[in-house]
Formats: sequence, structure tokens, C-alpha cells
Amino acid sequence: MPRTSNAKERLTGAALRMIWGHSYGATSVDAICDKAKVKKGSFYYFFKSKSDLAVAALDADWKEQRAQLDTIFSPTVPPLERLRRYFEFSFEHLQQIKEECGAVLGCPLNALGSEVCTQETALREKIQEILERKLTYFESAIRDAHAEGLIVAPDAKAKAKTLFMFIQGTLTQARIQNNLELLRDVYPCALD
Amino acid sequence: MPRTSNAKERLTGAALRMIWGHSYGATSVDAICDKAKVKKGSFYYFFKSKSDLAVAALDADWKEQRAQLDTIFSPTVPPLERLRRYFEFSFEHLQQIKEECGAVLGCPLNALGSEVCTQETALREKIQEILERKLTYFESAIRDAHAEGLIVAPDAKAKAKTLFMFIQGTLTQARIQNNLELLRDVYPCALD
DNA sequence: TTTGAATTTGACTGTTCAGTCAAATTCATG
DNA sequence: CATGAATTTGACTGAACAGTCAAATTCAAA
Repeated sequence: MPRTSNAKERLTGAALRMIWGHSYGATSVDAICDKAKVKKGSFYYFFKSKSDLAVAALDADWKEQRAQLDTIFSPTVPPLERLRRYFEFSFEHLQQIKEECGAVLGCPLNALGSEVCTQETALREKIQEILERKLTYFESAIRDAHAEGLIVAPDAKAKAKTLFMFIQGTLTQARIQNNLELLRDVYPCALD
Repeated sequence: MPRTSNAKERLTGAALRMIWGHSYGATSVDAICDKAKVKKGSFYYFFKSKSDLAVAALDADWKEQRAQLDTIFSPTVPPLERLRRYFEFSFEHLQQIKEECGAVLGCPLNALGSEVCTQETALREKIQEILERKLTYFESAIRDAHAEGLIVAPDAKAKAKTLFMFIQGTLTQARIQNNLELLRDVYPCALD
């Protein structure tokens, strides 16, 4: 009967942070173990490979994210206000991380996904799954906004996809340019 | 007086293809040398490091790209037609590469930039420089379209940036999802 | 307090990595 | 052909890499 393992959580936490802050390829199992204060033997007791750990790390992070997204996108909030709050929240989160590590890190799913998609099938599928679920939040907000006559978006799914591409593109560019300001204009621009 | 080196070109060509097809971190100097049929000693005769090669590879590729972009974005072509041709060209290029290697590879600048931006300064700056120049093509097309009354875009620079983010986001998602169809709708969607 | 499972440890393997180097070869040109 | 510069070769180094393992330790519950 396995108990909740602290080492396991430290490993997924350290992995996510290091992979996001640098890259999957540049993050070694040794380095993750050092940061998590876990010996490599333990690592391979919990995970069968580095990519296995990465999947678990994304899963753990998604669970946390989901709780926050459920709050931000709560149906009790006016639909366009949901989007505004989401952008505000994302901006502040990235700002805080920039203060910690000196760099704008963008979206971990985008960065990691783009790096490993041709190599690590399991990881790619996990990322795709999370991205699709995230899209759902936008879709419902847009659908509600259209229903209330706040915007014109008869095809909410298509509109959400378009918005999503724009946001993801902006996040990636913000990462590449290490420029948080790019995200400042996302909300006004998004209202097209 | 150094002559044009064939080995050097083979190295930059192989590097770009392998880095784009897999990732920077997953592409070793040994593997690049094998593919380029160049011994490692020669590699380090021409380049001082792997990242040095990557910069040279992007530079060489950009030179080719630029010639094509100058044709596509020629001022003799109606401005919106320039954009349509660009999307068409990009789509067909990625389709052809997909047939060769079985995967939708998206934009190499985006994929590589997002991977190395926190680690390889020189590479990041080169990528940023090329991305900015690429943006210029969109900007002039949009400015011309506005001047001819085809679209409403008083701030051509801002509009070009927005379009650029959307395109880059779509390219990254197409890579992650290995789905070329995402790019099919780019032109109609872009006309916002 | 015993027992067996969960976890931790550290030393280990074999491979791949980036990068070096001196010597050999090719090549343009006077 | 002679000369020196450009290029190529292959063998080499030492570090970092992912992954293994048997033995030691912790821990929950009977």
C-alpha cells in the first residue's frame, strides 16, 4: 500500500521547473535529482525514464492549473471578464516567475511540445490532451459571450481556436524575445 | 584566400534539417557529421561549437528564404495576394517536407528559438533578428493594403505583429499536433 | 517485536557527448 | 615542381549521460 511520496512530488516539481526554465534536452536526470535532493536510484524506483517523469510532471501541474482555471472561468463571472482575468492572471504569473529566474518562460506546453513532438510520443500525446482541455475553457467563454450578444461568434469552436493560436504564438514570442511587454496587449488585441 | 567549402555547406544543411526535424538538444555533433559525411575534426576546423554551426545554418537558410520572400512579397503583386501566396507557399513547403520525413515541422525559428532562448544567447539573437526581418514583409503588405483601402489597418505595425503571432502560434500547434490541416484555414482566418 | 513491503543509498556499467590534436593530404599558384 | 596554406583524417580525452543493482534502511501494521 504505497503512501503519498514526498520524493515523487519533489521530482515532478523540480523537473517541470528545470525543463520549463531551460529545455527538455538540456535537463539531465542527474540535475533533476540534485535539485529535488533525491538519489538517482530513487528516481528510477519511481519513474522508468526521463520522459515518464515529464509526463507525470505535466499531469501534476495540470491538476493545479485546472483548479485555478475553474475559478477564473467560473460561469458566475461574465464571459468577457473571464477572459480578461485569465490574461491578467497569466501575465502576473509569468511576471513573478521572471523575477525568480530572470526570464520570460512562456507556455511550458508549447515549449516542451514543440521540442519533443517528433521524438517522444507519450509526452506529445499528454501535451496535446492538456492543450485540448485548455481550449475548452476559451470555447465556453466565447459561446457564452456570443449568447449574451457581447461578441459576434456564431462558430465558438473556430473562434476559440483562432484566439488560442494567437495567445500561444504570443507566449512563444514572449519567451524567445524574453519580453513580457508582448503580453500586455493581448487582451485588447484579442477582442477581434 | 578560402574557397567556397562544400563540407561547410553540407554541415549547415544537415544541421538545419536534423535540428528542425528533431531538436537542438537531441541532435549531436557526431550525428550531424555522419549525415554530412564530414569528420568531426573538420567540423571543428570550420565551426568553433555546435551553437556556432546552428547560427551559420540559420544564416544560410535565411539567405535562401529571403530570395523567395522577395518574389512572393514583390510590390508588383497586389498586397492581399502577397499574403495569400505566402500562405500557399508555406503550406506546400511543409507538405513536401512532411512527405519526406513524415512529420509537420512548423517554423524552425519558433521551435529552435523556444528551445534554446534561455541557454544560447548568440543563437537567440540571430533568431530574433531573422524573425524581425520576416515581420517586415507582412508589415509592408498590410501597409499597402490599407493604403489601397482593401483593409482597415491604420497601425500597420501593430496589425502585422498580431498577424505574425497568429501565424507562428498556428505553425507551432501544427507541429505539436502533427496536423497540416490547421494551416489550411490560416488565410481566411487571417483576414480579420 | 517481528515481518514484509516501500523506499533510499551509493557505487557501478557502458555509452555518448563535445571538443582536441598532430599528422597526413589536397590544392592553388608562382 | 615547389611551397605554403587550406582541408581532411582518425585516434584520442575526459566529462556527462541514462540507466542498473544489491544491499541498507525505514515504516506500517499484525
